[in-house]
Amino acid sequence: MSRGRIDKRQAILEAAFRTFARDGYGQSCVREIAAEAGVAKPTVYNHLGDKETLFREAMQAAVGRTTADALAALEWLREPDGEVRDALENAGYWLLRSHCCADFQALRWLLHAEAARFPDLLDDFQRNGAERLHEALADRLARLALGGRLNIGDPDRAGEQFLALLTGPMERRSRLATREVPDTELRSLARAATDTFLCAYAAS
Amino acid sequence: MSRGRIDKRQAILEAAFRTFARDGYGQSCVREIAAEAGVAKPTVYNHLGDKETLFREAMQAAVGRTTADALAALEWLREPDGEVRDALENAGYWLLRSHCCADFQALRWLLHAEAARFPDLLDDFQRNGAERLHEALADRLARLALGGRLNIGDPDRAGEQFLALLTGPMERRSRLATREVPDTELRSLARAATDTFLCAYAAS
DNA sequence: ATCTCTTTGAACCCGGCGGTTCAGTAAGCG
DNA sequence: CGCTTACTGAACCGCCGGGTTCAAAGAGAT
Repeated sequence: MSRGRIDKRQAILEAAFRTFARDGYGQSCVREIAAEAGVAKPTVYNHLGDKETLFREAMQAAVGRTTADALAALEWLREPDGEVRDALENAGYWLLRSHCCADFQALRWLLHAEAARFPDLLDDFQRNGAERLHEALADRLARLALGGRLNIGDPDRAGEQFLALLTGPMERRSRLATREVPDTELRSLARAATDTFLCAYAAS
Repeated sequence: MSRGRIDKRQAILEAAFRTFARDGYGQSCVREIAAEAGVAKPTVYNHLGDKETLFREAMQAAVGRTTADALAALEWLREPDGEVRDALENAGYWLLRSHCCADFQALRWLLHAEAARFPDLLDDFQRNGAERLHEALADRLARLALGGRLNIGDPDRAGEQFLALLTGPMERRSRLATREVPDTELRSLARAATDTFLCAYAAS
């Protein structure tokens, strides 16, 4: 307990992310974050010291949380027993779900909005989030191609296009995270993306 | 000239968009906008009355400017004489260029960042920008399908996927508008998107 | 030249927020 | 019981930015 009780710190970070996600960085005042955490304002400064580092800490925690979800969706592509089509569709569906959840949407929004003020956070997200997902997806697709279940020349490009076919139409439906996309729509989006993807990359 | 000289108003709006695009809404102070426009601060308030309406006016002008560019790219799909592949690739390339230009990137960034404070602006952009592009693209594709040059069941879905295949990979390359994407890369992105699109929708 | 309307610059008010200080309190611990 | 450490609440400072006011200075038209 070098710097106060550890649970208070945790509560502050969670409250901070909630508040930032709701109001944005500029519109969130530390008073409110402290209130949301059920804590006095000096306690916040005692633990985190600064509004900037408070933001950084809260965001980095969120990056770790959300990337795990996205990577987990790729497990559907690990040595599927049945049809490749089903595996792709399921993976696509869960990828869409992970991209739809409130935390992920808020994270993307904040990173994008504050990219000028916090370029390092954006870098961190690209490297430890987006790029790791692309790599893992390319790996899975390469395995499937090697096993003769897909016909892929460039796994990186194929993965990129699969993600694009999934998330592009979804962002149109969600209207930049303004609208909640119902589950049945997510399913049909995953199906449409899989259909087109397989037209291009099905095993010959 | 009900409210002062008309050219001053124009200069103020242009300076406003430049400043907002550079620093964001919250970080732009009216002092700076006035200075950028070569005008005194009360003049700004005399013409636009408010920082909010200043923002609204500047943004709506930008929406009109940029959507025209995107729609112009679709002219490549109007009754192509040569190969459909070439028409698609050219249209894709120019669509990417229009999505890459500084104004469009800034517009998207500002809309996304301030969506909570200005939901009406986002609505306007969706209706008069994004949706009109989707409709026009679907129309072009339907024509090509009717002429037997493509094999498309649902033109709306096909257009959506074409745009996704274009912009998805590009946004990865541009790292949320942080990096300038070179022209040759845009070309190869358009080619890759066209290839995959044609695998799914080439005339049988 | 005169009248009117716009513009200017500078000062000013006001509210909000980041960050600090401080006296007091609760809690764990010997 | 006393010591230490964490926490609280409230007041406080300084700064900045939106918006206004006002007297003085152009600039156009007749």
